[in-house]
Formats: sequence, structure tokens, C-alpha cells
Amino acid sequence: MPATSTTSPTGRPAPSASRQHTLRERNLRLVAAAVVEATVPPSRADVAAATGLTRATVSTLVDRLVAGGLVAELPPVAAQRAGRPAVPLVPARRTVVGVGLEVNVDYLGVRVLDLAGDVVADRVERGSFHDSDPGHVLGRLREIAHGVVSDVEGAGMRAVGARLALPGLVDSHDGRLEVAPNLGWSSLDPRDLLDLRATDGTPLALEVANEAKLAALAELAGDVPSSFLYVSGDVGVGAAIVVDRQLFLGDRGWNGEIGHVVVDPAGPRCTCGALGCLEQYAGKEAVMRAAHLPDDAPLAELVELLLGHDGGANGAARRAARALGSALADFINLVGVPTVVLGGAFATLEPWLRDDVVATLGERVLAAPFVELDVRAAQAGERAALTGGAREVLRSVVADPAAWV
Amino acid sequence: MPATSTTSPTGRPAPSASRQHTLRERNLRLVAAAVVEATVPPSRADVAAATGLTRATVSTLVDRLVAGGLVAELPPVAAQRAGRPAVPLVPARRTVVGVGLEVNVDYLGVRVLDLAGDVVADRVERGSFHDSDPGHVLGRLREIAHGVVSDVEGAGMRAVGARLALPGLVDSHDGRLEVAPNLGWSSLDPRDLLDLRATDGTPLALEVANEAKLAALAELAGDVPSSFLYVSGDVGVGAAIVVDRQLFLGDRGWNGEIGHVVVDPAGPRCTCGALGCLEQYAGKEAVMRAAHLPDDAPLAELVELLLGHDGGANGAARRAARALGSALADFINLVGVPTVVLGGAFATLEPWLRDDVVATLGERVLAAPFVELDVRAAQAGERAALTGGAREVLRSVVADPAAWV
DNA sequence: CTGCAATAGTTCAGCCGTACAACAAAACGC
DNA sequence: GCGTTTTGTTGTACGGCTGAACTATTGCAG
Repeated sequence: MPATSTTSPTGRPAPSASRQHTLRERNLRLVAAAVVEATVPPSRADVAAATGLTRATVSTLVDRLVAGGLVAELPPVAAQRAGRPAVPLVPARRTVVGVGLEVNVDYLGVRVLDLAGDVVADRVERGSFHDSDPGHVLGRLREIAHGVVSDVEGAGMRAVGARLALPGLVDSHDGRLEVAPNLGWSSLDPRDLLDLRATDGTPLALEVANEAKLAALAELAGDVPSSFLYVSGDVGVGAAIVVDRQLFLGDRGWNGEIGHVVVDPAGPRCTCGALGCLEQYAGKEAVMRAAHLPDDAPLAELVELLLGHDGGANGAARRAARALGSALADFINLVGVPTVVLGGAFATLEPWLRDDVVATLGERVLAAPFVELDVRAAQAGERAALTGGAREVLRSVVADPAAWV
Repeated sequence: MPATSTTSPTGRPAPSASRQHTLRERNLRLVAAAVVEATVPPSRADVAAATGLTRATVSTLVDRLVAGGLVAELPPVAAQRAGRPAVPLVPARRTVVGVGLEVNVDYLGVRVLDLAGDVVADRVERGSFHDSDPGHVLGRLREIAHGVVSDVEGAGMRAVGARLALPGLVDSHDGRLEVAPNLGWSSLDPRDLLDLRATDGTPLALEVANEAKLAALAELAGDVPSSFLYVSGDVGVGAAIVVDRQLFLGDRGWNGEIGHVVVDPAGPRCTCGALGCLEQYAGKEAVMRAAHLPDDAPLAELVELLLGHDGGANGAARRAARALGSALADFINLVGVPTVVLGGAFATLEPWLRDDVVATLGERVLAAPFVELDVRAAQAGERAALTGGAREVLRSVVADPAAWV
């Protein structure tokens, strides 16, 4: 909450008067980021060299971060060379944690991560939330979350915020959910129904976002370029734009709606009312139907057929891949980011999608001769939005450590 | 040049150590922006109130900006109320100027603007640069630019930088032109052929960008939302994304290629090799042909026919508008910015395009029920890229006044 | 084993830029 | 004409960073 109260719609900090303590805040952030993003635990001297600050300044800043529980010191280890051994600095474990929450069509989830990226708690409850009652479902999520937060705080950790992932259009200004077709929810503020509190009663800052967008952020934990497009295949097809390791949200966060990009104006009618949307070719129901499976067949069944070289399933995959390639070509031509990460069901199906997607991109992306197009499967695993949400909370702590130390 | 040397690919400043003078730089920018962006000339006290700085601090900063020629004081005018009369502050006129350059298919242009937004110099040379020689054309542009810069500097002004607009794919990292189909140019660095110098021999910082993108920036001079999509119709169809009054450049600046978005996969073959690109419906040649005019007919001729309610011309306009609406719907669904500014020939044709574009957007934009879609004609006038380029130079001065005072 | 070089981290004076408060300047109004 | 009001300036205090000197702890050469 404090971290975002002075940010513009797109998340960029609004310019305001800089005072002495602004220096402190900025340099604290710089040092915290240097420690968190380092691949090998740096010493104070390493941080000084990396940031351009003096060792003296880094020392005082690090001391503050250690006191605040954001950074921890490892026992000094003698290097292979002369000189006093360095004290390696690492993101603190089990001190400050972020909470990821999700309501999706077939499960509720809560996942808690610490600054080291460790999963501290993970709870999933399966169910069927098609056309469900928001108050009831969010009430249940609240119970689960409250239990998890109690456990975590009982173990001495501090929950600093939560992100709720929803499969629908979320307004990034006010966190309202405009519509979530597959849940049957519309026009509500989840924070009215899900006020989370720490055990001492203080409210836990909660922000709401689209599921695909938080799932995209989970990829940042792995080896991925700093800018990429993320496309998540599920019942719907959602996408996210990540630039310089940050979500690009457009005007109010309702972007990345690649599921309704035109593939063929003479194509089948979509649930949105238009004709030939991508979802009618690469959405779960369309793919299952094309593979002669029931609409709601599990993904594993399709994979089974594909592994057995079933003609119908392969045809369905190729049709989906061609359509996906066409829509992604538009995406790349418009946004200008040449790396595509396939998430959700597309990650599982990547071996059967990749070639046709790449071929279509090669034909339709105008800049194809000048840049290397890169299509790859997501790495974040199951229910990535939970990880992404929790990570995002922790990122906001690192981005504004002054508020937490 | 100094302003961008430490910026990331997308133009966001790379974080680095903050020192005392960082405060100065940031607050100088804040004050300069407050003066430049104000609608009515503010006093030092007004600026202090707007920025949150104290009057004392604002005074020293303003004095510096005045000394550097970025800000000027108007004679104090007695307000209608008690108190010492304020000294109104305005962007300085005819002191610091930015240079916009452009090579397009049918003209070369140079335009010089000062901080007040006044056009200080404007020179256009018509010609035909289809399949032209880059060295020759840029050499000629260099001559014209050199003459203009000499005049301007002779009048006591200081040219602080230049932007060159080209109708093609420009790499925003290194300023190289990858390809400009209508000029027949490819793979060259315009700065090798166009090194500009002030009269005293010091080189003038030159950056290169796509024509539609600089034209989009020219809109910021008028009454336009802080985020919008800009679509420019010409021989090709180009676009730009402006968010928070800044260009969004994706990974390397080759975005906004809306001309090659899929309108109909069964449509006519495009020069890019793919089928049914927007350019085959809304590009100049396609529209002229559909209106039964020669490919290279002047726009005025089409307008004439449209004003006369010519059936063929109207059909061509509607076909173009439907296709444009379809591609723009994709654009909006993907990027999430609901305001569209029609530029270039589309600005002239806006009366005949708007209704069909708006109708198509209403059908295909997923968020249409929740946000107000806004389609409007560009305001910047002829050869907007020149204005946008010059403005962009001046914006970079205001964004980093410390480098210039 | 001893002393020296090398590296890490700490201490302290100095500097710089902003805040705060008092003050000077220039209007209005009764 | 004098108090009031608002603008802009002056001087002091304070906070945060730098730079240099200093301490701590290692490796290595002799």
C-alpha cells in the first residue's frame, strides 16, 4: 500500500520533491536489489563496487536492511586470496514473506514465499467455481488464507502483503473485478469480501490482478529475458507483457486480451460475440472438441492422444498452433517484444505447438529478419499465479525497503 | 546524448547511486517540468506549492534555470489581491532549441522549435525519394539542416539536439535503420551519413526514430490524454503507443507495426509476403485502387470524391474503416489503451472513417462495456514528425536540465 | 614465525542540498 | 498611513554521502 500510493497508473513513480531522506530510500532500494538479484552472495564491498556507493555508505545501509530482516549475513568464509574474509550477504529467510492468493475455475490457492524464494506455505483446495457465489468463495479463501497467515506469523515471520489472482478483467487503478466469465462474477471489489488481517488485527495490504499477469511474473524467478510476452492457455487465453522485468499494464490493466484477437473474420462465433477470435481455435474447449474429446476433458487425456500420434489430436494441435502463431505475430508486431513464453496448458503442449507457432511467426512478424524470435515453454510450474503474486509482494518490498525497515 | 547514455532499452533511467547532486538534478527537473507544463505562468511560490519544495529551494533552482536559458521571468504583474506581486515564470523563448529532421517518400524537412513551442525555423524540400540513394539524400538533408542551424545559432540560440524521422524500422538501441521499404533503404546507420555540427564544430546529438512514433509525440502539444494509440495512414500504416506522455518502445523500438496485423487470412497478398494485412485494406494504394483512382493519386482527389458522395470512394473508405477497426480492436485488446488518435491521411479522412471504426471497436474490444473508447483525429497538422522530433529533443532537456544549465 | 601486502569493514570530518524560520519587499484595504 | 497579505531572500540547522584514515583479518614470502 505505501509502496504504491504515489505511483502513476502504470506503476511508474510519480515525480515529487526529493529531500535528504529520498537519497536514503533510493540507495536502500539499490542495495537491497543488489543483494536480492545477485547470483552469488555479495559482500558489502561487492555491493559498493556494483552500485557505485562507497563502502562506508553501503555498510550503514546494509546494517539497516539486516536490522529490518530483509538481508542476512552468512558466516565469513575465507576466500582463496589475501585479505580479510568477506561477509556474504543474502536475502533473509523466513523473516518477511509475501502471500499469493488465487481463485480459479477449479481450485482456490494460497502460497507464501520468503525473500530467498522459498515456498514457506502452500495450500490448495480443489472445487468447481463455475458460476459461483463470490461472497461464499472469497469467504472460504479468506479462511484458508487466515490459517496460513497465522501459521506463518506464529513461526515468527511477517506477512507484508498479498496479491489475489483472478481469471478476469481487473482494473489496476482500483482493483475492481469487471468481469470473470468463467467464474460468472462481475463488477465487484474483491477487497470488500476478502479483508485479510494479521493475527494482531492489522489489515494486510491486498492487491488484485489478472491471473495470467501474475503467472507471467513467476517466470522471472528463472532464466528468462528481461522482456517477454506471456501467453497462458486455459479455458480462456490470456496474456501479459513484461518489459524490463515489470508488467506493462496499459491504461488500467485490462490488456493482453489475446484470446479475442482476430484470427479469421469468417471463423466461428466466440462467446464475446465477435467472429473468429483466437479462443475459438486455441481455447481449451475448442481444442478438445477439435480432438474429438469432451469439452471438459482433462489435459492429460489430450496429451495421451498426442503421444500416441492420434490424427484428430494432432490436427487440433496444429490448428491451435497456427491460430496462436497468427495472434502472436500480431502481438509481436504491435508490442515489439520478440520473446514468447507459453504458459498454462500451452506449456504442457509446447512440444506439439512450437514448430507451427514459430513457422507462422516467421511468416508474419515484420521484424523477423532482424531479431531472433524466441518461443519457449514456461518454467514456473503449476499454479504459477500464486508464485507470481507472492513474488510481486516481495518485489514491492525490495523496491521500497524504507517502508519496512 | 548525455540524457540517454545511462537509460535502459526502454528509456527508463537505470538505477544508480544517488548522491547530493542527484537531489539537485531531480528537483531541477521537477521545477523545469512545473514551469514548462503549467497552463498559466506560475510564480516561484506556485511552483513551490505544486512540487512540495520550499520557496527557498525553488528560488535557487529557478535562478539556475534562468541563468541556463531554460526559464524566463516575465515582468511582475499586480494581482487583484493583497501581497507582493508575483514574478511569472515561462519557458524561455529563442534560447534553447530542438531540431526535427525527416526524410519521407516525397519530401525532406527540417523544423526547429523553442521551449515555448514556437516554430523558429521550418524548411521543406519536395522531391521523390522512392528507391533513392541514402548517402545522397541524407547529404542534401545535411546541407539544409546545416543552413538552418547556422541561422538559428546566428540569432543567438543554442541547438541542443536533433531527431531524425524515417519511414521504416529503426532500432532504438543503436539508431540503425533496418529497412525502409518505400525509400528502398536498408541496414544503414543514418548517423554515419548525417553528422550534424554546430557552427563552432561541436557535434549535435542526433537520434533516429520511426516517423509515426515522432508524429505521435507531436500530439502531446495539444489537448490529448496522457496515454493513447496513434495510427498514421500513409503509403504504409504505422502506429505508436504513448503511455504517460512517453513512447512505449517494446524491446528495440520496432513496434506499432499495425499495417501487418491480420485482417483476413483469406485476403490479398501483402508486400510483406503474408495474406490479408491491414495495409491491403487501409494503405494508401489499396484505398485509391478501391476508389477507382490511380495508386498514386493525391489525397485531395479522394476527399473530393468523398465530398461528392461518390459510391466507389465511399465503399473504399468503409472497407478501410472496417479493416482499421478490426486491427485497432486487436491493438486495444492487446495493449489496453482505449484512446486512438488517427494521424496522417487518416486524420484527413476521419469524418468518413470514424463511425465504422467506432462500430467495429464496439463489437470487438473486450473491455468496451467498461471503458470509454475514444477515436479522434490528430491535431498536430502537416509533417507532424518534424514537430514531434523537435519537441522530443526539448523534452529531454527539461527531463535533465542539469546537463544544460 | 614474522612482517608485509591485500582486502573488508568502520570511524570521522567535510561538503552539499534541502528545510525552517526570520526577514525584506511590494502590493491591497480600511 | 499602517496593518495585512503574499512573494521572494537570507542565514542556520540537519541529514546523508564522500573520502581518507584506521582497524581487522587473511595469504604469502622469507
